[in-house]
Amino acid sequence: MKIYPPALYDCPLFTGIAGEDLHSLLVCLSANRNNFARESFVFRAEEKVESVGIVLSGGAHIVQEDFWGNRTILARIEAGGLFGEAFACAGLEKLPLSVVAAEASEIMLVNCGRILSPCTAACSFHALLIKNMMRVLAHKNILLTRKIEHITRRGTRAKLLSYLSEQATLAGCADFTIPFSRQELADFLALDRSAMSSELGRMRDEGLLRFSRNRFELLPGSCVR
Amino acid sequence: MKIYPPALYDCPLFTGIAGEDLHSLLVCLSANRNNFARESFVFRAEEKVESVGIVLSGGAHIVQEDFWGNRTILARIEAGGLFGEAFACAGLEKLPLSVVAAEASEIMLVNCGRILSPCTAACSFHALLIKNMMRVLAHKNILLTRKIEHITRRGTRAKLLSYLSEQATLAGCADFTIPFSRQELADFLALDRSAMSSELGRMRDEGLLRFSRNRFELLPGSCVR
DNA sequence: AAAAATCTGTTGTATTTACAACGCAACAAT
DNA sequence: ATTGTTGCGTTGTAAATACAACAGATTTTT
Repeated sequence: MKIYPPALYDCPLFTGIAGEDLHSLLVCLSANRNNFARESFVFRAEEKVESVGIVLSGGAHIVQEDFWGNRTILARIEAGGLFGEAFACAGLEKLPLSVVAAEASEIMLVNCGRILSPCTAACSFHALLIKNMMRVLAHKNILLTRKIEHITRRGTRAKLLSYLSEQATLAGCADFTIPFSRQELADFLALDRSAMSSELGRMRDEGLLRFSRNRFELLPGSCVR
Repeated sequence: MKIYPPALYDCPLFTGIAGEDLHSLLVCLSANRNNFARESFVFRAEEKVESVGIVLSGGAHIVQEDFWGNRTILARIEAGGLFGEAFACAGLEKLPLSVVAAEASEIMLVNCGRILSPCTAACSFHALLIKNMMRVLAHKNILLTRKIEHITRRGTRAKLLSYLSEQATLAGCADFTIPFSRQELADFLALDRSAMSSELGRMRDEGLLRFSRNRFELLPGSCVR
């Protein structure tokens, strides 16, 4: 029996499925392991995608090409990461982007139809797998929605307050720690870092909030908008 | 046997499931129909949600309350519309928003656990239902991701080109029709309508594109960026 | 057909934001 | 202690955007 890299066990698609069971599940799904050379295509735009990919080692780039042929790297998927799940599950006929091995990589491809259509009752983990897939999609959905809520606000301050308000609510407390550096927060909210920094300074001066590093505190006066 | 409103058959959760079959499926899921008075809560923030909702008649508002108690209506769900699917499928412990009946409405609630855990082989449409749910989540995922791609671009022109490039690619053609009015497009891209309009005018003057109303044409010169 | 309402493009001005440059503090390596 | 490095805040200026107001076109209503 093959040993899988630890990254695979961390893949959210397989939570709740332990060592030996995972192996038989993967056999049942007839998942296959493939090696990709650096820069080679895992999925090519315009193809139909029927599988989800899981990076076992190396890394993959999600690459988009616009109408004029300009390429953009939208994301990098690390070992243990999942990709293509939305396109495979949506049953899209034409992939609007490509996936390229960022370096020599081993990637597992699992046919999505096999995940969704329960096989014979033989493999008892199938229902769990479906739930996991659903959870992955739903969770990503929530994250994307939240990001959109912040990012659609007009103006630096509104975006910041939208984000900080959410963090305070999640923490259940007026002071809380955020998981971003300034640059990362600026990128997340689609803002200029220095403009964001000075806006934060202004808000501090106006008594709306306090902060140092990643620790923020929203003050009572901040509720005016 | 009850007759369901036509809206229910249009619900993407039930595509491929016709009249009589849908009824037995709903019985199998022990879906229940509830009447809600205007302004009454369907789901309340902080609760755990275990069901997805389908609006049979009337309408529902997705309402968010920020840290200071300011309410925002994020969306309105019309008859036939689905809500709560992401939260229910993700198994979230605490709903970060509320759903309120916008007017007197009839709403069907379906327990999500029942959807995900196949019952006895008795109801053959269960697998299809699961696929549909997956498709709904995956499709929304794709829409949200695309929106984020446009909206994170910095500057009016970059947002417009990102959006228009995608539309051209989808149409497979340099000229195409968009499904938005100017105001709607501005809202979608988080821009000011008039600023967007003048940017479009500037781009036209520079020979990047042509347009009239909802019909656009990207010109060869537009590939510089 | 006339009137009203809506959508769109245009312009000028006020405001906001991006950009570039720099200083300072915290931290790591030497 | 010294030297880099990195992250953060600040400032001034240039550029982009929001806002308001209006005019022409188009569509809907009467």
